[in-house]
Amino acid sequence: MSLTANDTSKEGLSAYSKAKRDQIIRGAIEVFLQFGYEGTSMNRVAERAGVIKQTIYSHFNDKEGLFTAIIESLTLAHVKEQFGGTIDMNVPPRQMLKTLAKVFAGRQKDPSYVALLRTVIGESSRFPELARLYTNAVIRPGIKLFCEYFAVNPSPRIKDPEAIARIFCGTLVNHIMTQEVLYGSELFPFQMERTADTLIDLILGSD
Amino acid sequence: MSLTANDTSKEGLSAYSKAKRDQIIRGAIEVFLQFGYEGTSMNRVAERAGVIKQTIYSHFNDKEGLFTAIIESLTLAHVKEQFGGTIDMNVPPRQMLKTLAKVFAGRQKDPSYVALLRTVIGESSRFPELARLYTNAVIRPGIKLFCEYFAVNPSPRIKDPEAIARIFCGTLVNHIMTQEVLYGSELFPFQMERTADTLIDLILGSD
DNA sequence: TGACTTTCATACCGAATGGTATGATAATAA
DNA sequence: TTATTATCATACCATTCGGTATGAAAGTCA
Repeated sequence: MSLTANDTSKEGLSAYSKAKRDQIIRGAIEVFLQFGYEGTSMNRVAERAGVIKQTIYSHFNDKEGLFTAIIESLTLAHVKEQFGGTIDMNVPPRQMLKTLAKVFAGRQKDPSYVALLRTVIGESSRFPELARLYTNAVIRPGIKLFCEYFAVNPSPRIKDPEAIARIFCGTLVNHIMTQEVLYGSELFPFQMERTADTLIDLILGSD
Repeated sequence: MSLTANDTSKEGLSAYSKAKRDQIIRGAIEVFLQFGYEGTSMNRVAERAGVIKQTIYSHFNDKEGLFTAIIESLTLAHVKEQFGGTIDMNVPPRQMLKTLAKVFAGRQKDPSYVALLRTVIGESSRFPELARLYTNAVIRPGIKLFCEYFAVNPSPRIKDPEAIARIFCGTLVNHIMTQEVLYGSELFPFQMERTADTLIDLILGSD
């Protein structure tokens, strides 16, 4: 399932060994998401994880393998969380979009999601495969599900559901980007709810 | 005008010296935008610029100073370009939004703009001042100008101009991000024009 | 021309990098 | 218990890092 065989097989490890492995991963997540790939040293990962450097290299091939495994795992975990039955086909459009907006609002307040987004973008040139994974595993199914909902629940203003999906999700993701990554919440604050309400009225009408 | 005094004064330099300085900047732009701050070595900058390392250090204090100067200059250059009389208050709304959408479409095809965006986001944690500069110098005036236009040219669906501005610009910036940075144009292509047309119809009505 | 400044080439510095070797200690499994 | 495996501590490796020193060559300007 992984893009590359960067880690030793996860099967057949003792609980002791598996705990160490999780320890490494937890530490590596913190450090990589904070300092980026090149800004992170393996010594620091070991220190943060409370583990000796050799232990890391007995679980992962090299720095790239560790970083890749971390970002892949965070991305795929994010996918699962994203589809916790968020979109219910039997719910009316306005309620559905409001619920979806709340999902984005929740992401905005999740520092690890924000850091993942920033990291995938920041490393997209050095690690194109991770960016492609994000697109295929997060963006593509998100847009698709949105379209499927409006295929079942049409609405007069929605003539091009995929374009609408991109407008809806794009606006809210960009809101997270400008507010949480580019310090908008400090310099130029704006409530996501206000953007979302306007957006929903545009899409469904303000009746 | 600069945030920090990272470079020696630009005044009173001979043309010979100024040419070397531009040479450094051009090389540094290429390397920093491709490899990021930590991924860039001063040796590589010198090599790419066709200059010896000492020459760099006679024009800039240190690596941070060079990087900061580069990103500041690119950001401010982008601001000037952005306001090349793009928004004309006397033009009708649909035409104005179409023109604005074309500006974003032009940015999408400008690799140095895309790289700047990616870099500012990717380094936002290490260089928060650069991210704040981008927000204050690019995002804030963009939103403001948009609002001023619709204060002069009201439209029935535009009850909250600032929210509309964020939806319009946010959608198109996110389009650039997903298509050009996250490899959407390769994996999941979608024409910006299609998004923009749908967006404009939502905002102004499709009559 | 000559006085001066800048860039050149090259070599160097201490510190940090990713990654490895060794041998002792501790956890697991028989 | 014993045999094995994994983690420990520590030291080490070659390379690269940001940054500096020196002195020769080349540009500028009077």
